[in-house]
Amino acid sequence: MQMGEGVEWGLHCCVTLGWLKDEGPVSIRKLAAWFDLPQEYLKKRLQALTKAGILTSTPGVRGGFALARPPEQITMMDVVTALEGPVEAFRCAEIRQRGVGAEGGQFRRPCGISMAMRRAELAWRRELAGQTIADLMEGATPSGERTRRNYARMRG
Amino acid sequence: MQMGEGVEWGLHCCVTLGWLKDEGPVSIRKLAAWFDLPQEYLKKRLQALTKAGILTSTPGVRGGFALARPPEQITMMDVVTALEGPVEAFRCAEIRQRGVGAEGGQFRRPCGISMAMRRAELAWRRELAGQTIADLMEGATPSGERTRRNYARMRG
DNA sequence: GTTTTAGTACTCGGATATGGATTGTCCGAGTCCAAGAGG
DNA sequence: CCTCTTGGACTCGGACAATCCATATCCGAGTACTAAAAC
Repeated sequence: MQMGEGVEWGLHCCVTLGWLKDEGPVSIRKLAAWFDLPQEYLKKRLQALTKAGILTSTPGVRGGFALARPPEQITMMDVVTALEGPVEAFRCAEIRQRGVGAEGGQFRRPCGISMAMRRAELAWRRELAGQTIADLMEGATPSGERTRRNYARMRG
Repeated sequence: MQMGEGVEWGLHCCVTLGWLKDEGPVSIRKLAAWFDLPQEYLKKRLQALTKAGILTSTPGVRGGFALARPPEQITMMDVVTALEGPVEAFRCAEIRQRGVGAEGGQFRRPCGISMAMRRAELAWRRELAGQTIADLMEGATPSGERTRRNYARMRG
């Protein structure tokens, strides 16, 4: 059970785009150079965020990606769901209803294992849904100042 | 981010073994038939539980698997950790410290994204650590009665 | 000087390979039981 | 009848393939700017 690394990339990109929201769209080339990431694959992940309505993409020579909503309205849960899919980590296959063990009538209550897993995952989701990109921007050091300064130095 | 199906198998097997703890070791063949699972691969997963000290395995013709501890002392977290590895779902690669964005001094505070992820995962783990195999046995219907009855009918 | 227009360089978007982890399969070492021979 | 021996069948354990998904890569469609040419 491991999360794709694209999640870390996406979150960092969202925070950075939050700081650079007045600079217009940021091209994938600059974002990749910003974090020293594989440009093509990062693009693919940001496309997923665009499809989910978290980012907007503008084509053309001055194009790039930008936040589609104010940072306060983007939760970490949104980003994770967009990048990892809406599938729950634990998928209950109801194996208890198969084989010899299931003989002798159906099961009435829902599977306790599934319920416990769901509870745990809900707690996880609740935590992530409580943190917005704006929260991440606030807690970060150094602040957006340096980000904007470094970005202004980027040429090409 | 998806959990291996072995987790569901392992948990159900632990619950069943809890009910059958007076019947002696249960062979992998019976367990596989019980849930209609691929025998060989289930064995491989239960071996992981054995290595983690959750199950005991006895070789020989009357051998099989059994719980190594009372069900009250085995948490769902134990089983998940044994089967999925101790690795956290979110692995922070500290990409903020690489590339152009990192120029101009080091970062003082730990990464806020990593901290938030860790908090969420902690909440998840806490939920799972609070549920034991005994809890699962208690909440299940039908109870261990039918399990023992069906198991007694198993021959070969 | 102003306007038009063709060119060009850069962007995102989706279709296409690759690698490593999860899943599945196989054979060998060990153990216990059962049956048979001997006392 | 009891004991010892020998054989066999069944168990777990770990090494060996196959399949699937995350990762990485590539080429095509579209846009805006540039610059030159015509007016």
